[in-house]
Amino acid sequence: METRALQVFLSVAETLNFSRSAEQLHMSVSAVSRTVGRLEDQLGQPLLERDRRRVRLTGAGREFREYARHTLAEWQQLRRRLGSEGELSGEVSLYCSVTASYSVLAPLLETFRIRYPAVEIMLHTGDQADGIDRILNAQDDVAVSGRPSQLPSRVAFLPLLESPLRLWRPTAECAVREQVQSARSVADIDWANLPLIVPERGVTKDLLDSWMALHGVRPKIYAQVAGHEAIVAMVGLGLGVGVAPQLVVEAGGMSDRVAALDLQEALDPLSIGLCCLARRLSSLPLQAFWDVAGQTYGEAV
Amino acid sequence: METRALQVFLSVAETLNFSRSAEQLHMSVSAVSRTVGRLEDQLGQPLLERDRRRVRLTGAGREFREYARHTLAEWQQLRRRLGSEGELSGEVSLYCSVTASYSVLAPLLETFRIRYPAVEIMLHTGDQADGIDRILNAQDDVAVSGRPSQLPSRVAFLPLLESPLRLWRPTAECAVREQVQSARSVADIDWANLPLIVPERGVTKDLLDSWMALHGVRPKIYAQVAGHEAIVAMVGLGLGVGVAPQLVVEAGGMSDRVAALDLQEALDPLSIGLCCLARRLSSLPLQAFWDVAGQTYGEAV
DNA sequence: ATCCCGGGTTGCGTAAAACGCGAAATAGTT
DNA sequence: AACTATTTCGCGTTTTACGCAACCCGGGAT
Repeated sequence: METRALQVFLSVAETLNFSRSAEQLHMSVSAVSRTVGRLEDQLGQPLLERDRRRVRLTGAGREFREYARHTLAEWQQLRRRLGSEGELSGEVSLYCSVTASYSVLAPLLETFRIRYPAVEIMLHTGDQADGIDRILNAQDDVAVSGRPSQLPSRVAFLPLLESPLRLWRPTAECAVREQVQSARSVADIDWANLPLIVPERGVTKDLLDSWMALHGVRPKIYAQVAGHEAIVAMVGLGLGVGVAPQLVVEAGGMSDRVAALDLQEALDPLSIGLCCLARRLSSLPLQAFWDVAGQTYGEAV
Repeated sequence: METRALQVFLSVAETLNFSRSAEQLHMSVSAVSRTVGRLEDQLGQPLLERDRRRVRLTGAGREFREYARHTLAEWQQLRRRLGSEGELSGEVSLYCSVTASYSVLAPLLETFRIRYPAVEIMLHTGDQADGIDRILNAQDDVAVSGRPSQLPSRVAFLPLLESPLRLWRPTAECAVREQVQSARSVADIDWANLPLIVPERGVTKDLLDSWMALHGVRPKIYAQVAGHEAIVAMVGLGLGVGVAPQLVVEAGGMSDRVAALDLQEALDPLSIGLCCLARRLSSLPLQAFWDVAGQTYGEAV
């Protein structure tokens, strides 16, 4: 018998509805059904009475619910005890962009290091767009990433902050600047002749693509680049107009070499947060990191 | 976290020796090692301090041991409560030989039916030699079988009783009887000309084979037969000498048609008991059956 | 020194468990 | 009658656990 099954059962015992619990637990209805079925099998008694119309607890179900609550509470308690006892050990492998390591991660790591000095942190940086893949391939435990439009079901996402996604132009005097300086709307821009610098892939690319589709923009792509920082750098050099989250511009050393285009039609903001494989959250060091992140960024965003 | 892991940990915490625990738990050393490793991973702390020479509990290990004992005790308690509460439901599928269904199973089933009337019993009979296979293929939950010389690691065996394995001859007047009637030792018998009736396969065959090898017997096989009952029947008809557990002869209707050969060199007795897939013992109905069997046959044999 | 030996860990291939999807079954609803 | 809501079941796929065997590492014994 495992704690996960207890959680599932408790959820169903509360909602009395398999579908609703499935949603709430981020799993399929059939998985919920079978998890409960397995429990009933092991215990040799039905815990829930299903009659196609309503679900009710049986006597054994009520008794088991008490047991489950109790056991689960003790488990959580143990974890808290061991977790707060300080000497949490193990390692957490992180992946994020260079910018994120400064801006998002720095305050978080500061707190974490103090609270859990014995947990080793392994930090890998690279294109933010690779974050989700590295999580899925279990190359790293946690990644800082923009929230993809659709999250694979087995990764958990903890939103930390939002940053507006904007188009940026060079501030230095150059042809590109002239082309867009006075634009206030997509319609003011001659997209066919404007060199555009876009991300190769990733959430930012997706958001940009759908924005362009929405407003009928058929751009001339000057370059596809991996990494927001590189995009901003290229814009700063006057090579074209590029897309990047505001956070990256502010955090980098380029904020005086680029300026945002101030268009009516704003892009959807990027929701930036932590991702990890949901099942890995059962690891205490990882969960500690997750909690610290939540607290650092005010829990609810 | 699952109860199995708690059991494993408790065992290691007690023996302070992975190998010994592995044996005791019927699993491989590596499985034990990894189970403990997983726990440590989830809890973010080492529970056992291994230094190639001895194993000791860490502080967290001691604390966790308390938790594990406590949790496991409550789990057992819940199961007992639900189990003894009477209305245990489910089904148990049994496999055994015809003889075993009379002799071994009858008293056991009697008790079980009274105690757990809601559990359905499905009984299948056939050659006892197939028992282990049917368990391994999950065709049945429990089988009555002789204990094989080496038990597959994932099946559990509960010894119930022993029965001497003997050679049997016809009592009616016939050539075969003359050949062996006065034999008191293997050496007295002209094996090359004695028609021998042996099991096709299974534990009995193995025991017989090793016995014959040990005493240098090179028999003339008259027939290979599936099922002890059939062997006894053939012997009773005067077709030859056969091997079977005493229990089968006593329980069948042939006890006056056959007689045991009284040789100095006895065969190893057959240890008869229940087998099932170890993991299935987590099912409460099955465990109830297992317990009843143990009690019926005096727990320790 | 060198070679085994006891004892735990690790890589790899395989077997079992769990899952998600979609079909089926069955009431209640429009 | 068609439609919706809800649970279970069969099937193919993914994930997890296991056993085997190789390996690593200290401690004697030769």
